[in-house]
Amino acid sequence: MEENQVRSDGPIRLLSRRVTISQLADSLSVSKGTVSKALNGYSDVSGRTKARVAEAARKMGYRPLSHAQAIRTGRSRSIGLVIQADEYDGYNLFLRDFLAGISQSTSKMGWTLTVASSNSYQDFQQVVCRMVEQHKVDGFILPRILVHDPRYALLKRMEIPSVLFGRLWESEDDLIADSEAICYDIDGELAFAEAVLRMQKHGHTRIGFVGAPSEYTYAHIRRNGYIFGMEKAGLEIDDKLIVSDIRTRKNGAQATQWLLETEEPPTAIIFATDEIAMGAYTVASQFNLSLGHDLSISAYDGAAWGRIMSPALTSYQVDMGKAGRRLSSLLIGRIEGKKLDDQEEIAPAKFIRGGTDGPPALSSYELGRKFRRSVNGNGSQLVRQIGERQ
Amino acid sequence: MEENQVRSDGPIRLLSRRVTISQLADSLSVSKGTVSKALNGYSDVSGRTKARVAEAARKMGYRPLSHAQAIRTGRSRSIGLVIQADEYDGYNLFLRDFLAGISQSTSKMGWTLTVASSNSYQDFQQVVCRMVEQHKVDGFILPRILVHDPRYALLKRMEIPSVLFGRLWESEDDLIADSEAICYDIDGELAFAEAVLRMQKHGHTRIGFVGAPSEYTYAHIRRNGYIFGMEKAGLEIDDKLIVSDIRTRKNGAQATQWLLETEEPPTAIIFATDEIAMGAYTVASQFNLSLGHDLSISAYDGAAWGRIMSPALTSYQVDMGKAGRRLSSLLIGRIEGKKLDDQEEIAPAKFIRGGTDGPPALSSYELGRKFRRSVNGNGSQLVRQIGERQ
DNA sequence: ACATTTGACGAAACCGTTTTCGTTATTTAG
DNA sequence: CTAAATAACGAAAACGGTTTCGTCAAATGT
Repeated sequence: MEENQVRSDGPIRLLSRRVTISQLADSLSVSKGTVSKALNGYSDVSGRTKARVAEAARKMGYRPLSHAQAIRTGRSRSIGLVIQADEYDGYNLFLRDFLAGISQSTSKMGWTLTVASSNSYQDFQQVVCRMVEQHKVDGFILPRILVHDPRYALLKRMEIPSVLFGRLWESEDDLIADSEAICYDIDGELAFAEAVLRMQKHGHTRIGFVGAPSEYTYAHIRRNGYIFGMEKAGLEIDDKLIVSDIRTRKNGAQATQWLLETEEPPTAIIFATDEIAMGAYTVASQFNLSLGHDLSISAYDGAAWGRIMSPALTSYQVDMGKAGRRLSSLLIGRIEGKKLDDQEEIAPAKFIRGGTDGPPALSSYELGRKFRRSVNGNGSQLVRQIGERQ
Repeated sequence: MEENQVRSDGPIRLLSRRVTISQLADSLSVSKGTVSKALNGYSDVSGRTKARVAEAARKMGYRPLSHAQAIRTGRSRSIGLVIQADEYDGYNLFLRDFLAGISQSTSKMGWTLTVASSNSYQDFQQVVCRMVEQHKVDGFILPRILVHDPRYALLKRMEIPSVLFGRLWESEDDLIADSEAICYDIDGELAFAEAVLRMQKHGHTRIGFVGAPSEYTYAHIRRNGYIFGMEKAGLEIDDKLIVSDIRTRKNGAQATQWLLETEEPPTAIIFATDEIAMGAYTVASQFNLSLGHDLSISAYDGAAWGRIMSPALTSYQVDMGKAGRRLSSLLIGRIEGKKLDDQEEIAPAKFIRGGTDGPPALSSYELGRKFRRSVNGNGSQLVRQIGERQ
């Protein structure tokens, strides 16, 4: 290989010197301008020369110094990710896989990933401005898209390329048709529709839904998936079976309890996220309900710790590594001005079979009775602490 | 302020142009060379001029373009973190806080954080070489230090600055006195000694320890802390109460079971990590032991999900944000050639009170009996699956 | 008082690229 | 056959800094 390598047994072995464009030009007896133009696909260099240059560059292991390019072109061949330290992030999901995916893909293309962090939107603005002003990055990956995402709005106004992990959303019913936005997302709609149908196949007819905070677009998408699934299953959509804006395990437990307290409680509940679904474990152990029998649940995210619960959480897993790879690839393409066939790329989630769903052991009526009995037996301690719905 | 800001209501507002060193020089009627020298503290520029330049630079908001500096100096004002995608990382602990800490600190100093990933040590080598060759970074932060860490060895041989999150370790008993290595670490030794003493205060006399994979230096450090604590508590150190090289929850459960199977089982067990300690929950629920009563446990890491277990896991929390901030600060100092008063910085862990430790409800003998009875009652299914020790 | 050092600065080279602008030789058009 | 267009390249000017020299005045030494 032409790559220069560091032998693991070498002594103090310094790096072999980079090869510069001048050296490459000299070795070919052409000017460095020609080499540069050849490598960058200018039209005023002959095909034969282009080939010679490309060949020699490969052979000598020439890699342009991105700093030198940046100073002239203003492009640093680097993409940015600013992680939001202020945002609630219960159990630090997936960040590592996501980063690994991004950096893997970027480095394969000879690009770099620079990460920054912000504590607020104000902070985000400052961070972005500084990075762009200093030409540290050429574009950004925006994770966890909000309904009216100020980050995307800002970048768009500043004409800085970006790609979204998630989709834009305007109203309850319409996806924004922002013709410029490039998105990658997981098909939450499909996953939640499937989850409903799976529950129906088990024999459930009362199926509840606990949704995520409505500031996130995915909350709406997943809710829509649930609705769509219910319609497809021919089941009645009962507002009393739907709770929204739940984020933590604790609130997930509240929501679960609310649903179980209703007149005709659901025998199956679908949670928008794994973390929320943890609340069902709390409630189940508190009131002696058997998950997967008395109450079936399924969730979404496929977090590792979902599988160490007992029973293991039935969920849908998203491949964060792939998401990272695709997003950086899309972003780099966008920056380099490539035309892409599709502005929006949707990948399916992977079903993770756990032990928390199954045929209902009890009817809705029986479940309600068992729950109420357990509440009374348990003392009303938990109930009081949780408070009234709405 | 002289910072230029983007008004959130502005229309298509482009960035105001950077101010260059030439503009700054012109405005002062000096040469750009002088400005550069003034800003970089050269001795051949007068104090008066230095002050004038500094003042004007502040006023005009001048920030040198790091790319332009890099091309001449070879320094990019960027630090690198390569995350190991191959490494087992059960539940994605802390990465976000760590990154936030690092980037916060680096950006405050006008530096940048570049992250890459590798799938193996070979890969690490390549990644490092490429980044250094291209002057993408000036140094690295190395997390999760191994006993004979090849990453540190490599960087040292290549004469690339690095700081370690963790300490070097040579043999069972000695810390390496590598006078060049700069470390930041949490005082695991202290935490584990404390944990032992805390158990003793509860009234425990048989206290077990389940250690982490011995490839990590922290495994040895924590084990030493346990040993030290036992000595200080005046308790007998019994090899049968010590298990090592445990990584996952599953193996943590095995280890717990081994300890409970011994002649004179421990009534308290101290686990090297939260994740391993999860195994005790498995065993406890499997064999109907009450954590915090029948069996007391405590662990280390302070993971968020430890607090959602019931009972909540007693643990020691490490402040990853601070670790990141200190490490990047140390690294940048090292790169800039600052003398530091200490090569090694050790911060204490913070005790997290949970519900898994308390006075022993049973004597060692009684616990052993209860456990064995439960095993038999449970059928030997789990026992068989777990297999023989060693 | 004169030679020599020192202090403080400017001019210009340099870092490794990209890009503009000539300049030729070769086609093409008329 | 000549004029104009084109193709293919080199020379050199950017880009925004840093660093090496050289220069000249002032300070110092004798």
